Amino acid sequence: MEIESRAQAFEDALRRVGVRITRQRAALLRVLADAEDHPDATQLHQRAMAAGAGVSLATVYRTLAALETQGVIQKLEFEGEPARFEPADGNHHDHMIDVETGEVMEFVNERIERLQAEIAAEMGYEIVRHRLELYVRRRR
Amino acid sequence: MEIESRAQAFEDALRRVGVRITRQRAALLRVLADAEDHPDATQLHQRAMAAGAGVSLATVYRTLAALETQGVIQKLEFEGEPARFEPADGNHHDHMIDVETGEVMEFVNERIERLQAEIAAEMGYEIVRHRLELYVRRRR
DNA sequence: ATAAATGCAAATGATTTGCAGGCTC
DNA sequence: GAGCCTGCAAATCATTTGCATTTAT
Repeated sequence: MEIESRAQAFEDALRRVGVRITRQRAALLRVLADAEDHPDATQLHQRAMAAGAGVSLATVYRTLAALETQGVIQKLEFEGEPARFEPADGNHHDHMIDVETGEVMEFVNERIERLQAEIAAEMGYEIVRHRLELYVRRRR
Repeated sequence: MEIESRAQAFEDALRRVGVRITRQRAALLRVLADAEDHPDATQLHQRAMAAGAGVSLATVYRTLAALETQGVIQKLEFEGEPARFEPADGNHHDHMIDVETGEVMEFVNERIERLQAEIAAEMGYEIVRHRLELYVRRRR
């Protein structure tokens, strides 16, 4: 009741705000809940299709937009590639991208978070959201 | 000999690596050198045109690509907008974007820079480049 | 002279949208 | 049953590219 419940939780969250759960949306939610990586719209489409669900790419995009609005998923826009998506598991984190392999890793650093807030405050602003990406290479 | 020399410095840097300075490139370099903000390709095109230089948008893009390759300018890809460009003045900095006005501000924080390097190192990587953007709102 | 740069228009790639018919609540 | 959803194809938007022509060096 781990993986299973994640897709379920997504459905519940959506139903709560009046979003209809169609066959294609249910399929996408399952694919998203199962994703260990950070897939883009096309990959999600392919996975849903591979899972036997008939979905159009247009619907994938429309559903992803709705899910993001509802805060169920997070859209990631890395440099020079199509947008990727990840389930929003509540706890914020930043990303590290291996420029050689394309692998995406997650990390959190409280000190950096704090420093960011301080910098903004010093200039008279408050942070709405931020984006921190480290493009890295494995050390020899 | 301040503003004037910046565009000049750009030209010299390009000539040095064998890039030809055409009428349209000279115009773009001038527009870039004078930019106080962070304009996108279309804006740069308009400014060059307004300055009396006939340039096609295609050439603007091609020139910007060349300038970026030569390290003369820096390309900025903020969320959901066309890429912007800024002259590369050597010293690295990050960006803060006022989500209300769209204004872009620059800042540097040594501690954050250091922390980033540490995080990468801890995971066995070295930073190739990074991107830190604070989307902020003015405090009341 | 010659290789590089330009302009135009057509191509690309990701994402969005209008509309007619379907399906969930 | 009513209205949100879907699929499809066409439209958008930013950016890139092929090709014939110009131009800097």
